[in-house]
Amino acid sequence: MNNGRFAIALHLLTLLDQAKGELLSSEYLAGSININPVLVRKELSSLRKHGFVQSKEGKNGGSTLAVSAKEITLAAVYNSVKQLSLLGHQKNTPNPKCPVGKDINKHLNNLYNDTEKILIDQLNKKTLADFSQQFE
Amino acid sequence: MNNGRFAIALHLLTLLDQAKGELLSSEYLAGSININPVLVRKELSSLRKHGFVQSKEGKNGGSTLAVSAKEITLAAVYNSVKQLSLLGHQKNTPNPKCPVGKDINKHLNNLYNDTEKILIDQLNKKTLADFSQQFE
DNA sequence: CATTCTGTAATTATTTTTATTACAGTACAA
DNA sequence: TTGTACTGTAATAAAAATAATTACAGAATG
Repeated sequence: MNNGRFAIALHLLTLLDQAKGELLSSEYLAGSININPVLVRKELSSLRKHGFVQSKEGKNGGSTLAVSAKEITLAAVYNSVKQLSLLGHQKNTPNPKCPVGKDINKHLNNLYNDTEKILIDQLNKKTLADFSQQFE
Repeated sequence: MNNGRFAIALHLLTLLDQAKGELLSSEYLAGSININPVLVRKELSSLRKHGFVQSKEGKNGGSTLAVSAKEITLAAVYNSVKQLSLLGHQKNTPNPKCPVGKDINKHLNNLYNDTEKILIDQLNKKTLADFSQQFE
């Protein structure tokens, strides 16, 4: 992976799970993670699109899990936040005149994909419920 | 992982392997990767400290592999460039007054470590020789 | 002893990430 | 029916991380 979004997403989902259906505001969530509420709302927006979370607008609004924590695998969370490949990223623009440079991105990508597959298999074994349980 | 250093390191090592003992200059290496020679020299410095590479100073100097490509696992390369944990990083300073915030870093770290172990197992199965062979 | 390299520090530029500001829209509740 | 407390989102600014550049001392060669 590449970014702190995974940590934020998992933190959010854990808080929501612990709240057992009670609506939590982005202000409150941001306070626990200690980041800006707008970032929280952005991440919630992504989690919503992935079906993990539902939110209610307006006064007394907030967010809650949309599905049971048992149904959310950590692989699904990983997947929701990832945008780049695992071990690095292709801002690489190697020299196409070099036999190695010419093909390296292809081979790096194969390697990244293979490796990521293994990582996802691993994350598929754990659910949000497993993770959240640790806080009880 | 987190950075493009893995790609740079592997690219360098592949070039050195393909050169079959001939000394390559940082200028030449940088040309293939299409990055700054100083970055190359820094990465070579790290690879040297890890025993993968040796360099010769002065005129007609350059770098070459210090050990056979078969003895360099991709896990060892990964290890040489990693500085942060796999899935994110602890610039997190969650709210210690929140029961989740209080312990999340510990649990995230456990998760990262477990996951990274799997990733390293996977990378241990492949050597630089395997990777480099693809360019022939 | 001039030349061509490495090694490294220091500085600057670029890119990425995060925080902040701003404000429209929604829902509740007095 | 209107003030209040939320969400949603865009735009901007600040901060942090990465990479490039400049500079130069030191090593080996011829």
